[in-house]
Amino acid sequence: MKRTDYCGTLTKKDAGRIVVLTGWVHRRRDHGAIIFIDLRDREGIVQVVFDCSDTAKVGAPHAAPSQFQDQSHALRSEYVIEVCGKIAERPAGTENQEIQTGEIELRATDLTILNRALTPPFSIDEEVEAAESLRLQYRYLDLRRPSVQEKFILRHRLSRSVRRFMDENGFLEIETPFLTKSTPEGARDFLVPSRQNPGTFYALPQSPQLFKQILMVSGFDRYYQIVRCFRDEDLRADRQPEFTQLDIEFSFLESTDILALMETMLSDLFRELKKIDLLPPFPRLTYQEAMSRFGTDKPDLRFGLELKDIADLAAHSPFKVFLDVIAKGGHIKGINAVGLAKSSRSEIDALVQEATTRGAKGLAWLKVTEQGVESPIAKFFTHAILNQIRERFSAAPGDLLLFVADSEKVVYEVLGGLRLLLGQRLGLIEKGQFKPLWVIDFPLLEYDDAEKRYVAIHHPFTAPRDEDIPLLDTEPLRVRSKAYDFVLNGSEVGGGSIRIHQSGLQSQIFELLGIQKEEADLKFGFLLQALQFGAPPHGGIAFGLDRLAAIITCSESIRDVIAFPKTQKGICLMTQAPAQVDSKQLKELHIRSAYPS
RNA sequence: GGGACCGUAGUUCAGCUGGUUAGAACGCCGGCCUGUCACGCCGGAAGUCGCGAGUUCGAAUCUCGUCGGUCCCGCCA
Repeated sequence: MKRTDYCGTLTKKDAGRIVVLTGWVHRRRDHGAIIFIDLRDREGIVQVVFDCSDTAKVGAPHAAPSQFQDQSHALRSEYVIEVCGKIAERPAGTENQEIQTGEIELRATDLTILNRALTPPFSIDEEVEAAESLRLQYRYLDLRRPSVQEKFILRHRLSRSVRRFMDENGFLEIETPFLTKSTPEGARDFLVPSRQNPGTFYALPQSPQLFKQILMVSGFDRYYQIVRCFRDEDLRADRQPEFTQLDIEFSFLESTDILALMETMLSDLFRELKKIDLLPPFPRLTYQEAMSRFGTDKPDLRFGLELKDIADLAAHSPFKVFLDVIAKGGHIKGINAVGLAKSSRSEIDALVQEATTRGAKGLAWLKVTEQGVESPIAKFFTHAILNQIRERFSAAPGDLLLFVADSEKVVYEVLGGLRLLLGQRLGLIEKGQFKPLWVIDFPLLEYDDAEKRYVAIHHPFTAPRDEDIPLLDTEPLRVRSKAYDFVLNGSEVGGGSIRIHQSGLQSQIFELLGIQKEEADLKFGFLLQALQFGAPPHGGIAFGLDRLAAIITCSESIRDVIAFPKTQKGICLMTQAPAQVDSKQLKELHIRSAYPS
């Protein structure tokens, strides 16, 4: 016998058919002479009825009635079974509206137990109740849960749609090596010792960055790949040591072209997968604007609470804290915590605490009430100025204004963080909402105080904007790049840039980054050389597919859309990787562990 | 490297101002039950209170350390 149908696909139309189903025992309801089993497979659940008196009449082909009864009685959760029987409409009044197949049931005439199962450590149920560590240890059981499978099915459809879109737009899927070379800059590499070349190491790619640029030099014109990337850094809810990128590179296009093409792809995806219209063009914010309005380069546009500058108003007060900051060229900005004027002193203290842990020296507050304002700093301001402050925040009675005066960096960090916190706390984030945007015109470089040198904000192959190239020699920090980030619901989901395709400019950037010519030649001489052999103007983008899948499936963590994720310590709770290896293996690799064992 | 939270039957949790034999629900095991669908009813088993040390006459409860999990900062071009 062979399976004829998936459980979840059966409907009234199948009534009368003799079918063979296979699956897992989801739940059993044993009434003695009649036993109900909910049988589950990937497509859903169907009720199977073992009516033992009925079987006695019909006569089971392979099992004597008593054996049939014994067998069905012995069924337990998660047993794997094969049942044969006739699909029938349920008796009037016993239909179950809750499930897809609730109008019919399988009247079993034959049962084979394909495998028994231990009692699972947690129930294979819709509601998440087991601790995540237990779910990860028994990931195969967790992955049986319909709500979990749904996420992976959606992720599959996401990849499939992406592949179709890329294909339709002339992109070629080309694989690049996993065993490659460690390059300076960027994240810590995972290293792989070479057995054949003692003392040398491959590195797992942080991204196929250099290879995809080389493929452009090769003339493939449009490349893409859904590819695993590896970064040996600490984990977060949205960061795993291995993750999947949709990696894209193209020749002879400007950034506006790729942004438009990607908008089409993304809006197609959301229409297909979520039946949601994300209409292009998406908002485009310059880095400067994103920072000054939201205090971050990845703003969550699902709610307002924008930052407002009050330095001009603060300048009219004798409040020394504000005046000092202004004198030092710092910023004074605020945010309207809508409706929080009713906050108690301790609730406000908690906000102050939040601000100071983010680096602020203090947090000034001002309650707007029916009577006027209430604030420790109100005495420093005239009525007229207070009114202007209220107007600037469109503050109504009942609102609480919060101010930070500090360096630009601190002000953005603190208020950007508070804005997110308040957005969540005030319930301003509506579920099922998707707010995409592009952030453009990133600075090319920033200064690393610790290393005392410039570092690339995006990566060292990012092209500066043409009109800013002269500033490379005079004011490098003012140079803007041709980089762009795709941000969705406050999460950095994609990023890319137009690359440098002239070796001269590339060398100049390396020099600025403090990478010596010898080092550059050693580490990525192959790229510099390739750029001299007719490299076309090119650029690209990469999307974090796990992050995109997590957002689309409304998941808290990318672990929910990765079949076998690792814990925050980088451990796989199912396999217990990483683990010690045989000393013989180490010897072959010319490796000795410095870790005391 | 740092901060915060969590760890008690198989599971989810209660118990925590120190004091009889550590409880509940679900699950599990046995029995009864012909229309249930989170079936119901009766009965039963089930615990190194993460681990170690300390304080105490006495620790699940207090203290310190440690292990594990989660969130965050640093880190992640």
